[in-house]
Amino acid sequence: MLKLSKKADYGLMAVNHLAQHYGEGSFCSRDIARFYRIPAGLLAKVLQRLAQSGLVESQQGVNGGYALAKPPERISALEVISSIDGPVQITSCHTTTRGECEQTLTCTVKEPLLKVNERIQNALGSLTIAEMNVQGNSVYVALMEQNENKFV
Amino acid sequence: MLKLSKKADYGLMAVNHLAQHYGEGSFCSRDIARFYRIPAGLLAKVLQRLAQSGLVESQQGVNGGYALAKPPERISALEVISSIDGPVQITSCHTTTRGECEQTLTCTVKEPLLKVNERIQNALGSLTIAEMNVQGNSVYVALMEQNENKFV
DNA sequence: CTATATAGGACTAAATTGGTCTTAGTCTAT
DNA sequence: ATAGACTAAGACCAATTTAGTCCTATATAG
Repeated sequence: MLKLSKKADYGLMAVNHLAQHYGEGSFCSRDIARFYRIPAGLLAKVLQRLAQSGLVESQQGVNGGYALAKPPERISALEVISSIDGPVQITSCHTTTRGECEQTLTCTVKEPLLKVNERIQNALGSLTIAEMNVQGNSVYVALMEQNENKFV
Repeated sequence: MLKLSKKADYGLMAVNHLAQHYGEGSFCSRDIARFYRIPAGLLAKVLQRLAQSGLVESQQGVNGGYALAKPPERISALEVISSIDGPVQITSCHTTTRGECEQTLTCTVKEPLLKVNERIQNALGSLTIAEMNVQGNSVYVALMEQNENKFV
């Protein structure tokens, strides 16, 4: 239905958060989850994936947590999404030659949809986390005020 | 996972097919399904939806079937997809004020993602069925030859 | 050594999707 | 007028995917 998974949503929120505090050390998964009211165990999983794909760096142990592995300007929404949900593909059939679906031979929509897919990847790939923060910032500021900066 | 549903895929294939035979009368759901090896009952459903939203016109009774309601140049992939799957929204949270998800207040990604969504809608909205046929035509021609024009 | 953190896999529950079936209604040709 | 070919629509089930939990292991600062 052309929808992002919640994991991807959560991942973007977490990365956004880390971006807002880029250079301020690491933040633990549990706190971030509490702050955004995300199920803690789930966010933990999400952050682990982001760590695996090298977008964030993890530090274990006391006072450990996660931090962005590179500046927010150099991380795209596409990177975050695809490292959590796998590659962005609006069609289930692969580009590779081995056909998987019943319609491999008869599918007249595959080629045109691949072009659409490229455009979508482009839209997501050209949106940096830094840009997301500019746009979503008002929400975050309000949030911090509401929490009286208890967090961090 | 940002994927089109099979229903949407099937719908696009069917509409594509009708576009290739635009002006040649109506084609019944069952034949189209057989041609593309799509489950017949399912395609019937899909075509019914397309009829409801006015993209195709249905004719009941013997020799009935479906035909495009307007020329292929004036139907976009977005129209087909959204009339089958509902509106294209990469985020599950609505634009409307009534909050549905837990993060309504704390969601920092909503606004930026809405912009991405617009771009996606644009990519799909600017792709006409006529254009899809140009691109996917080779597949179709091969298909027809293979079937020795038994169909139609 | 202990408390706090990530790593990662197994597992369950909930939701969505894909697909079938049934009944009803419509139209055409004979 | 009626049989047969077709759409309309909804109930229903099965399969897959997604969301979320839980448990165990490992790392690390103090």
